[in-house]
Amino acid sequence: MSGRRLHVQASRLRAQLDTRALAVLDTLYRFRLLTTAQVQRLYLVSGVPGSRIRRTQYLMKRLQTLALVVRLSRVIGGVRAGSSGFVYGLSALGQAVLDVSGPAGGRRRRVWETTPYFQDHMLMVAELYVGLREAERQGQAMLLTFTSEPGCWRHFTGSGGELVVLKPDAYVRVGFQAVERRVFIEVDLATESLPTIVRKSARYVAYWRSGVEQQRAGVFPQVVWLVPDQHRLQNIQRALGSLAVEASGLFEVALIDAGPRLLMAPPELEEKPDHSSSRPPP
DNA sequence: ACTTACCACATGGTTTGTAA
DNA sequence: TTACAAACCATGTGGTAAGT
Repeated sequence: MSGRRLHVQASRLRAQLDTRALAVLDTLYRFRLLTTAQVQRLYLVSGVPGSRIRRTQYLMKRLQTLALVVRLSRVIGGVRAGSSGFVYGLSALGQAVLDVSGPAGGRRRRVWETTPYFQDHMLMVAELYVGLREAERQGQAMLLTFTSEPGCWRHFTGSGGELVVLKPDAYVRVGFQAVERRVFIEVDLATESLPTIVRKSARYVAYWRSGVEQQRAGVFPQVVWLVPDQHRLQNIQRALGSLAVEASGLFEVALIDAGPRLLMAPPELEEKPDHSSSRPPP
């Protein structure tokens, strides 16, 4: 399909979508993949409980019929019992619809033909976002920013003068009454080796030492590793122990299920050593 | 066009039953 | 006791129908 034609079709489609449908597409753009259940938890929270999911299915089916989303694999007979729902990604047309109103930005993304691991990882990042939105709905904290890849990437110059790219899974700002928490998120599914974890973490330390983020944003975010189970949590904590002592306070490791609760809870004010404003000696 | 209710279907893990 | 099979269960989805 040629660009011009696509654009015309996208404009026409956009006109007949309501704000909720557009929001779904936009969120799909940000996270690349979403499950039906996640869409429901984000955008169909009112009404009779039993019918919410049904309405979500109706909505997603409509978007699929319009070729705005693509439906990926479905695992039936899931982990314990029952099925997992469908997983949706944005189609090229869906992306074009977002482009209509301006810079949806980056290059086209392809969500299908991806490995199960990447799918799981993307869905976990999305899951964290959904969890944070739900926590926000009930709690006092506000989710000010949730930037996923690649928007949350950071570029800086390493000690050898080389260009380094830091690739967190997400950058999160949570607002409380007077204070604000900023966090880089690393979602870990226990698929990477501990040396890889350490290497990634060292890159955060290098970025911290560069002072770029502090200059840009005033503070350096905490780096939170979210892991699937207790065993992995201990392993990563131990691995992080090998990093420079003064950098250890940068990191926190937590269970991924506890992620939203942790991030939306007001920070205790006494706190550990403050890395945010101070630059370490060269 | 959208919402809601109801029921059947698909399917793998879990449990229970049975034979070796 | 072990090994395998049948029955059961959980869960999201789809169709349909009726209501708004």
